[in-house]
Amino acid sequence: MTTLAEENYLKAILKLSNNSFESVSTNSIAKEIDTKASSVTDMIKKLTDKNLVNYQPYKGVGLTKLGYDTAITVIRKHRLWEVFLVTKLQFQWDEVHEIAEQLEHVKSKKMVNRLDKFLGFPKYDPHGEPIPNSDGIFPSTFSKPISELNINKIGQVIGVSQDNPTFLQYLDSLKIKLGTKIEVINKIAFDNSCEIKIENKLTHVSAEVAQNILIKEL
Amino acid sequence: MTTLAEENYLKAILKLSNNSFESVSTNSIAKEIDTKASSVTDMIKKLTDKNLVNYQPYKGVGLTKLGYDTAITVIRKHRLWEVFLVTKLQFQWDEVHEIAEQLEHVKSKKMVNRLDKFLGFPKYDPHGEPIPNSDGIFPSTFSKPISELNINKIGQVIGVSQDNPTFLQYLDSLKIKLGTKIEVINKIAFDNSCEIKIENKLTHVSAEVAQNILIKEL
DNA sequence: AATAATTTTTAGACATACCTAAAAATATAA
DNA sequence: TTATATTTTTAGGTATGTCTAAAAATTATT
Repeated sequence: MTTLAEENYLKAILKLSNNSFESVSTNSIAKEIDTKASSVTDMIKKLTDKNLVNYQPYKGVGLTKLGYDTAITVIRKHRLWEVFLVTKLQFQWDEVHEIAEQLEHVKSKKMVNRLDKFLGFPKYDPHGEPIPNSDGIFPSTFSKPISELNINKIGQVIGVSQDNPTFLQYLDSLKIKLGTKIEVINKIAFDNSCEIKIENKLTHVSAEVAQNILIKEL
Repeated sequence: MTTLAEENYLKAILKLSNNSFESVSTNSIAKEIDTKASSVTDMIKKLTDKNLVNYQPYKGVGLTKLGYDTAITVIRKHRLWEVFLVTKLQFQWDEVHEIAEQLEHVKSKKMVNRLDKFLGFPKYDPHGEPIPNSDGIFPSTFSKPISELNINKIGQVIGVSQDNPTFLQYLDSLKIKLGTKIEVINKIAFDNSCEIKIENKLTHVSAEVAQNILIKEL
């Protein structure tokens, strides 16, 4: 059984290794979870004893299969709870991270799978991050920003890559929310801004905005 | 900020004092949370420093206003999550306690109040226990077993006071679930069993069963 | 009221998860 | 390649929350 602290280390290693088994440095982990390098060394020894990571002193740590699976489970729970908070409890996209950090450690495989079903087996969380299924497999289609959609193609909003409240309010005013369908009408090469169509209404958004709205192509 | 362990002690004291400020013994707390008396003494000192309990060595501990409010908040969360698990995630009444023990420690006042609204401001959890509102006030009407309902009166099922799987399966077969309306037709003095009417169908249940189905009188 | 039994507290340890400061290993630069 | 800088580890310490064993206080019994 993994503790809360152990799960947070596994999550950090998964993130730093770009969802792989590659090894990462002690210092990078310390920065990621805002702790000291010496604390990281201590914890890595515990994770090694539990067969969750492979560790070679001075050479870095990488996840084992067991560690990887455990980390993926935590990520899955985090993202499902974020979907719950946004779609069922009407939270804003920027308010859910902290609460999901707590909920992700609740242990009950059955509950997670029931929650997944209750939410309609979502493939992305409100930040556009993919949600692994109960076998730990990520969805095959990936999210991309509007700015990468070709002209005349339509995408459906699955999240945002920035959650500054001002930005979210601006999206509200444009009637852009989860599930909104957006068609790219024109891309202005000069400043990388985009002309887009939302519910048959034309709008113009800056490159900054276009890069931070995540869609899945339809 | 209270820790998980502190919250569990406050819950135990609230329960042992029958939801009051009365003081309770060190030993009774140790039994309730399955720990040693010496551990209880240690923790009580910490709770005293945080102004959560009043403590006189060898004389017992009682909750302060702050401790009482904190404990009520935890109870509220526990019961709301139980309702969520049963009504939204289709768990059985006997499966939810352990999971709710984890969820009750998640900290976010906003989330709890949103959850309450999402669930339709339920007044009782699936075990028939009353749920305090966001001001910590318990519902004014109390639950009672069917056996205490007078003849020709109708009650609505709000929970069960026993969650043995066999019992729950039996209730299923009688078409008794949360919200079911039950009328008491006759009470047999000989063995305290009851004749009841469910959806215009007459059934006979033993005293044992009648005592364990909790209703609110309509 | 004195003794026995029980309850409660204290004293001293242990595990987890963190810290600082110093030592050791590795990487970089002259 | 030797000196310097950086990274990582070790050594020793702290706070939380638990434990056992022994001491102290309270309650019950004769």
